[in-house]
Amino acid sequence: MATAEAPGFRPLYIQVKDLLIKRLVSGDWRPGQVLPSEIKLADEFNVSQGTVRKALDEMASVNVLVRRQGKGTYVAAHTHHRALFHFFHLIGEDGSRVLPESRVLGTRHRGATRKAAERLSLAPGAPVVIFDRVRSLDGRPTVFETIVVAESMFPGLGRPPRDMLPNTVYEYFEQEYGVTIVNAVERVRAAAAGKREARLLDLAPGAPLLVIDRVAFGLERRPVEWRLSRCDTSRHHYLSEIE
Amino acid sequence: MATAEAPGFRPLYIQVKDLLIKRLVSGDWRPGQVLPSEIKLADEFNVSQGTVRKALDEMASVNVLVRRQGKGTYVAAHTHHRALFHFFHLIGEDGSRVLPESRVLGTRHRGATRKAAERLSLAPGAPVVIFDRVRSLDGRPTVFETIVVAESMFPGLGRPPRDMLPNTVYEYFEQEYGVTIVNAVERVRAAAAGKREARLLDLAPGAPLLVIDRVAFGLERRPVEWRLSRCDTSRHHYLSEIE
DNA sequence: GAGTGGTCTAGACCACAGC
DNA sequence: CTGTGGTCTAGACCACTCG
Repeated sequence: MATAEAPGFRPLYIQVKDLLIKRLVSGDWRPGQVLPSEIKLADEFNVSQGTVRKALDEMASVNVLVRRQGKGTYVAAHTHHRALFHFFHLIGEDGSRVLPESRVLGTRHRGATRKAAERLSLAPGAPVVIFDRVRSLDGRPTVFETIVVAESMFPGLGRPPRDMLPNTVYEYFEQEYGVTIVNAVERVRAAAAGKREARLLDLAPGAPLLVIDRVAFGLERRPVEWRLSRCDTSRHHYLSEIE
Repeated sequence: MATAEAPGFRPLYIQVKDLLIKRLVSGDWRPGQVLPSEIKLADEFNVSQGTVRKALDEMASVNVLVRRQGKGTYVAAHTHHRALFHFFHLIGEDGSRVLPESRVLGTRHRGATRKAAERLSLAPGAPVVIFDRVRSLDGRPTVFETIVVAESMFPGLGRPPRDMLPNTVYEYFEQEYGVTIVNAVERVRAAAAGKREARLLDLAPGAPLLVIDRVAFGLERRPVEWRLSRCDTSRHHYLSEIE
């Protein structure tokens, strides 16, 4: 290490970070596991502890790692808590957060539509797996959700014995396929409920729905999942914190 | 400095940060101005440069300061760019970001409703200033917005010669009143357009609208503004980035 | 007590902006 | 050339966790 190049100038701690991410992606360390201590990593990479620290801090700041004083640095794992506080933004009027129950309506294997291909950076027609499900809050159907992923990234998904989808999808992706979701972009709009949506969500056709179009990205910043959520926001709202 | 207490244990750099924020709030340094260099601040506070650096970095990470290598550390100022990229989330289908033109419909001075009081942490009935305006994107009316602030925080606002509201409100708050908005919480939902909304936005009554209920906070983390935006999202969408 | 991350220091050198 | 922030190092000490 300790080599600086002419053109780019990549700081050491960035290089260390890249190496660490490579090892995460390769599965050297699994979610929930503890990394070697700062000192050991510094020795291994032949840099100072402070440099390793800066790399680890950056990764912790984007929730890829979790640091615990006195214990160690852990690979962040998708838990119910994380699903609830980072990736599920529908909350009650009183501010309560509850993960909805999910009921899968059906699973299809198709070629990617033009839109799906665009969202997932695939070739049109590339094989994808599609799930439809209804999620209920307080026992009432509240979200009608369509989830699309590339079959190439999740072989066997949606076929026995993997034909069911658990409630917390990202946890499942991580544990079964080693695919970790780290961030997402959501496009939100209001639309009138169609017949199917109205029936599934127990609403009148034409009722206003909040439509969330989400693309979720993995550790390497490539799109992994496309999700369309149509939400009845008469008893909940979508929370967005800006700073 | 350099004193540590028994109960709390406040790291030095946090104490430095608190002092810096105090001086920002008091108006010692105005938005857009340069702070003293790290070395000078370190001398002043009798701490090392690294400690000042950590305090400054934290403030930069929440957009209170802006650091420019080779130049200095600046107090973040609300600019059109910041309004556009941090506080305005309606973007076109192609991803284009445009700040809408605004037309103020009216200004009222009232006592805070129960809801306004709750949002702004005021006593019910406390004097507030209310603006209604319509914002247009691409020449089409797209957002009907109601803005509520406490009169005590903005004396004279909405009365001559300050009876008009510029397009970029936070810039105005900052320059005219020294009140800096640093973060906000938005509650988003879908609702059907009422008669007035439909008329103002050139829609059919009952058309689905995106309703954004925003509370914006100042440097001291106290609520400053409550804003209700009803948006026609047929040609735009609300963008939310999660990580 | 041993080991971990967290804070603080002091100093060297690098990249960048501007005179 | 000077001054700024950015990187990197080495070492000391503190707070926390656990056996």
